[in-house]
Amino acid sequence: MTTPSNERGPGAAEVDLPTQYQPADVEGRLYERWVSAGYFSADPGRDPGRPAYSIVIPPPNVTGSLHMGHALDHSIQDTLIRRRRMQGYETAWVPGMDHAGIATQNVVERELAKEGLSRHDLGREAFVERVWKWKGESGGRILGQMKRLGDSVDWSREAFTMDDARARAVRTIFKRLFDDGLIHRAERIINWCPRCLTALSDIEVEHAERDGELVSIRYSDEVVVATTRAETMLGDTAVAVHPDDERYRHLVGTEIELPLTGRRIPVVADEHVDPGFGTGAVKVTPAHDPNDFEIGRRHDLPSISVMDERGVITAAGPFQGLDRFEARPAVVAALREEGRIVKEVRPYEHSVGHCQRCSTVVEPRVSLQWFVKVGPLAKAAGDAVRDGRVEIHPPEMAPRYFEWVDNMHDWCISRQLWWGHRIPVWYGPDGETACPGPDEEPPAGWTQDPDVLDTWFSSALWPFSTLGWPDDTPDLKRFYPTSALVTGYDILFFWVARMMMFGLYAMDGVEPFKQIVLHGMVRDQNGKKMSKSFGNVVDPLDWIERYGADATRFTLLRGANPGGDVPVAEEWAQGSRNFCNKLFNATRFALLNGAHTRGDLPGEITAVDAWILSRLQRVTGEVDALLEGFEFAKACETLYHFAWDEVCDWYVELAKVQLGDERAEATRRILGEVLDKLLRLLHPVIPFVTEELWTTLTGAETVVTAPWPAADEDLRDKESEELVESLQRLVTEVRRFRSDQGLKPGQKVAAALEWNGSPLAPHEEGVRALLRLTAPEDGFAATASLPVEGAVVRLDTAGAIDVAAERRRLDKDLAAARKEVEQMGKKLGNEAFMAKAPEAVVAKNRARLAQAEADIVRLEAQLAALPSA
RNA sequence: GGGCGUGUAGCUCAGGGGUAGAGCACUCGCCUUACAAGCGAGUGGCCGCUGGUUCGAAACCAGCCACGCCCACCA
Repeated sequence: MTTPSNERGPGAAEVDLPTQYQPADVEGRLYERWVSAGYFSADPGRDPGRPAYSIVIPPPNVTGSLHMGHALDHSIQDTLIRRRRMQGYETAWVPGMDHAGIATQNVVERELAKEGLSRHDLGREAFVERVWKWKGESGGRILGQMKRLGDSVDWSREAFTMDDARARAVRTIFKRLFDDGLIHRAERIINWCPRCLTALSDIEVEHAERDGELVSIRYSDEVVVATTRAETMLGDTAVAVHPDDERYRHLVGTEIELPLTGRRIPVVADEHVDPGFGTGAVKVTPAHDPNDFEIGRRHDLPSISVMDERGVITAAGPFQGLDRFEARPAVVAALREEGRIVKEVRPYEHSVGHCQRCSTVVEPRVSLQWFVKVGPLAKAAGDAVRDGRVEIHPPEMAPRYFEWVDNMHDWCISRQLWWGHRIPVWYGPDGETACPGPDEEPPAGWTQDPDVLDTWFSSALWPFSTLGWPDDTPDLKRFYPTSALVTGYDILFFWVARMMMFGLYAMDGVEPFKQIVLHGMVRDQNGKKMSKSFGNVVDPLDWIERYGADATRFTLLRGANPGGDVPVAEEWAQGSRNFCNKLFNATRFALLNGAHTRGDLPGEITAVDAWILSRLQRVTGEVDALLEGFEFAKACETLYHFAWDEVCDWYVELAKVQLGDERAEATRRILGEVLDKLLRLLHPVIPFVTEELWTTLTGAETVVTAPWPAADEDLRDKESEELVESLQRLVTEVRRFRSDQGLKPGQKVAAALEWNGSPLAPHEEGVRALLRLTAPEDGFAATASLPVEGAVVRLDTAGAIDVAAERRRLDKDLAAARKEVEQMGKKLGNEAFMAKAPEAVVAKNRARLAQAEADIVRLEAQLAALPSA
């Protein structure tokens, strides 16, 4: 580690800080202190006059560890929570995890498979015990990651979707829905995964375009049907045509013989059939197709299942025992042999449903399952957003939400799995059904339904089950409805809409959250999705270890435009790390020079001081508004530029001069003030480094509960802002000259400054320091003369300057300025423009013209001042 | 088929009727005593294409081209 410089200004404090910020040295220590101090603990009874702000965390699945998407999600929530905490709200951020039924069961089954075991080898009880063990290990890992990220969650409220309290909530709402007739059991065609061996809800099926073959089969002389799933014809129980289709009208009501089976099936007329598609005749397999199932219902057709739960053909005959994908070509071959195949099979791209968890092709299957009747629940969920009681951010996401809640099908909630909440329904010896309440015993001798609930069922209760529901707890009173729900847009349907349904239902119409904040997915630097197969996955812990939690958070939030995906890259994390280091060093400099935050702001300050204070107020207001509107990327950008480009590059540099004279004391206070507020504004985003620096700077206990800065309009000072902008232009112009002339940045150059009454005159010392200009001494001979900002800078470059290079440069700038004058002149001379353009625009263009004209004067003067070659 | 959205610097993205922006990358020069994880100065864009509206269009409108995501009972 580099030793800090011993160079100190008068009044310097004893400071022992390394020259590079080392996150690993402070983050763990700070987090522990925060927790033990109880800063994150919510108390519903404390100061009831204060407003409350609550967020329940989207519970990570216990399937593994947190990825970048979680890190983004948590960073956003922590930023919201920390800002509110600083604003004085009673904040509750409730942590927890999700048992993730099918996903976790699959993970543990894979583990077992490595040992050559299946879950059936263990038996249900032992298997579930095994999953609990997995949950313990995986869950511990996740909690550890949350601490590393700096999540300011209230650990005393940690919940799990399958712990006792949440189990009771599940039992309670199930019972209520059951008694209200909103949960029922029915035999229907559902999505079935032949590998997971369970039913799936509609949204657990992912559709993807796949190449298939459309086979046309001649069922009779007059009837040709087309199918991509020839094997299902074994279960056909009708052929359907459109009722108005003249070609087939005479056949409706007749029977034809189904090839390969010898069965006779009827021709029925059904509106569903599109007479324009193919031949206009369609095979009907009620047991294996959702549409056909409905046609079958309408026409009272038998349903013949030809496959078992694993997708193996069970229909008696030559295909029995074949897998469905083997049976397909076999059936086509058999039909071809019989001369039933019309022409050739046609390549055909069509959408195929896959199991979300294992990618197996889903098989529609008729079975007895439990359903939630969503009609009234979905209506309420839609209305809450329509009414404006719940806001969706960004609003462009709302149509998606409506599209789904307004067209929702009944929700299949039973799963043929072992890991999950067991369905609280018991069956009697004679098939009676009972749903006892959570505190009631089922009748003796009855048996419980073997299935478990869809994992999203318990997730849907999360905003109130975590707060103690069904009991009327102080938490529930104080923190429900929650303030914001922060999650990726990918689970808008899975989770958000269902929380809305159950929240409104269970809490008598009170919405589960006021604002829905949707963020995008984390992607790589090419905008590609992170996936193991691409090898572009970044582990948040890796970044935290190498760059720090703050840098990781800053990288994510800096990319988080509303609703947009968030690309991240190694170099950007480095940039964020560099930014934290910049803050560290700026504060280190300030401390070495005695900056402090004691007492009122000095009454006598320079224009430079007034400028930075004015800018600070503006930035404070901007950042506050941006965070209020969930504009994390812009808030980060604003702070980044203020801190780096204004505070560090200009104020600190100019302050160096002030610290060396009678203005030192005032400057120390201003420096302290700027850093104090800046660090507070940054704290919600980068909590660790700001805590470390702020507590050192102020001597206060923590920034976690320090008041959130408010913009002070009295400190706004337009005049000083303009003055410093002028100073910046002057300095930049001379730097440009130095650079173009090949003068080394550190090289001292003697110069004479003629201010000609410029308001910048009092800042000569600062200008000289920034430009490394020394006072003219004996023998001073200006070799270059730069008229700029109303002043003239005469430089002794200790040798001839490259006149040709300078002339080229000035000519180029001059040409640009002249073009500008021409354009502006044309514009301002345009009658239509003058008549119609708004006052402000005209004024702006006049200012542009004036500036360009001034530039021409300046450049011509500079050219004239050039020594002749 | 329906819905939403995108096309701006080499890359990732802001912006949005009135001077084209940022980060990173790139070029040149610097260990200028807070910081080389740094400093200074630069290079780089017919803002997807074609029309229209307008005094003025990268922005608004129409059409086209190319992408992306979501939904859907596409035999």
